[in-house]
Amino acid sequence: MLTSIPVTEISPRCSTCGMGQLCLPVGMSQQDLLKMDTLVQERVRVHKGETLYRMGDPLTAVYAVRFGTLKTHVTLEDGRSQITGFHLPGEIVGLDGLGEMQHASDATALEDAEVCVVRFSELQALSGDLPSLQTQFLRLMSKEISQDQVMLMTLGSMRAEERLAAFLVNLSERLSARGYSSSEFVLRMSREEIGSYLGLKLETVSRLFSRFAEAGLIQIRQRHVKLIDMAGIKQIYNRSC
Amino acid sequence: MLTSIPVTEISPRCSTCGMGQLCLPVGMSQQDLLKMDTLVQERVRVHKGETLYRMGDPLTAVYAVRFGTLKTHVTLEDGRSQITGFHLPGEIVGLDGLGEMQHASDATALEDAEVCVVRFSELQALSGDLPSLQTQFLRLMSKEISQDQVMLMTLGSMRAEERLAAFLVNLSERLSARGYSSSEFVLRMSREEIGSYLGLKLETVSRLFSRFAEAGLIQIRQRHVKLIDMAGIKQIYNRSC
DNA sequence: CGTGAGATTGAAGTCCATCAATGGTTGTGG
DNA sequence: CCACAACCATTGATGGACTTCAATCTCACG
Repeated sequence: MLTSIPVTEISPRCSTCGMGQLCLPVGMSQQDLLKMDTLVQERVRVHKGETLYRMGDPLTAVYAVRFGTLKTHVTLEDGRSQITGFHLPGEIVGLDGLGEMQHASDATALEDAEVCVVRFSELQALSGDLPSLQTQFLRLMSKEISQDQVMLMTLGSMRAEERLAAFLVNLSERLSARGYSSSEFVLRMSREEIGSYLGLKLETVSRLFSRFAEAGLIQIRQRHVKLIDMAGIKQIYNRSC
Repeated sequence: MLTSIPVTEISPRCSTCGMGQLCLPVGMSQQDLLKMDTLVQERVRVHKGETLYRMGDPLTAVYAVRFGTLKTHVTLEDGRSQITGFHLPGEIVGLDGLGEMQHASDATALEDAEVCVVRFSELQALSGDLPSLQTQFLRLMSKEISQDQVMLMTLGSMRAEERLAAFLVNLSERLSARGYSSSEFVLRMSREEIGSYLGLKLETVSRLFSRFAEAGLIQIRQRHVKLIDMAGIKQIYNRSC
């Protein structure tokens, strides 16, 4: 089950959180940052494979990933499902549900994770005397829209190898922004999950990884990846064929 | 060129605009609605084929479609481009650029159109003492995210005929909400544009239209469509194959 | 150490793209 | 107002990219 962890005096707060430069507080003054400390009064532990929320659940909060990795996915009646995003620490999930105040996707942990619960009521209240929070929240929503549109481009007009190359580079950059190595990392998702995200079958993903490795672009052993020739990888989707 | 039309005393305003129940003012009290009248101080006429904004342009406003149809599209360096949305009256375009305050896509008119210019500075100012505007704006952004995610699902896991059927139904519903016939309408976009949006080639779109017509699901002559068997069309993408 | 989920690799098949030729509609300028 | 051009749409034939089906293989975990 999901474990709830109350935030106490001694817990880390927004003002002291290492994710600050990636999360809601981006660009806030020290003064504003201190006001943020009342925003999150609860955190939730989500173990690998557990679900944070499901499509249709009433939305009372959005969630900032504190550590771990989540996936968001939508499912059709006939069982087909599509992963709409992988979410790293500092990213917000649940934004797609604010319109109807009920979640428009499922969110599941790919590894043990912890999220900060950002109650929508608190968010609204605090936004009143913290315009920078308002602005920052809009900015995050807007970024989500433009990222989804890049993904639409990827699914709509790129070939399989271009999609996978773009995926690797995107992941690399996001990990790098979080202080991890940009050239060597562990995939938290299966071939099937990568395939679902990229609109491909798991066998195709596997074959492409093998081909990339053969071409000397990457090394891959199970879920451990090393990017060898970053320029070469980028060329796959940059070449003006 | 784009024609700017100042909003004067006698111009239609938000409080009297027929699009009210679809646009920013949704669900506002009469009192709030009157405050909205200061929000839009300019409208812009965009003729068929003209561009409202381009990717990279600094963003100073978002735009509410008043009449006509727009498309938004993103382009890669190599020239490939993807249509990310078709926008009908009452819908807001430009939301994807708020994150960086510069536009993340191009917006082009498919037919002569007019948009209300919603300056971001005005929006922020007015949001201060009009919380319902704030809420409504968040709601619209959130809907855009969840719509994009439905589109990701469509591109990532549906077959060609399912995509086209879903497209027709979606368009039908949106036209219906605007007071037009849900069963008979004119496509404002070419086969190629439909194909770009759905991740298909124009020949595929054309063939599918012909097949749908042969199956008695629709009638189609150039851009004039009549949906004959709505249940049958929905079955194409609902059947639990 | 054994088991089972996940990953790899091969062979065959399908769906959609590409290439190509023709037909239809719209709009423009003589 | 007509003729022509330009654009858009249709349809057929062929090919290729990715999927599907299937048989191992690998490794993480009890």
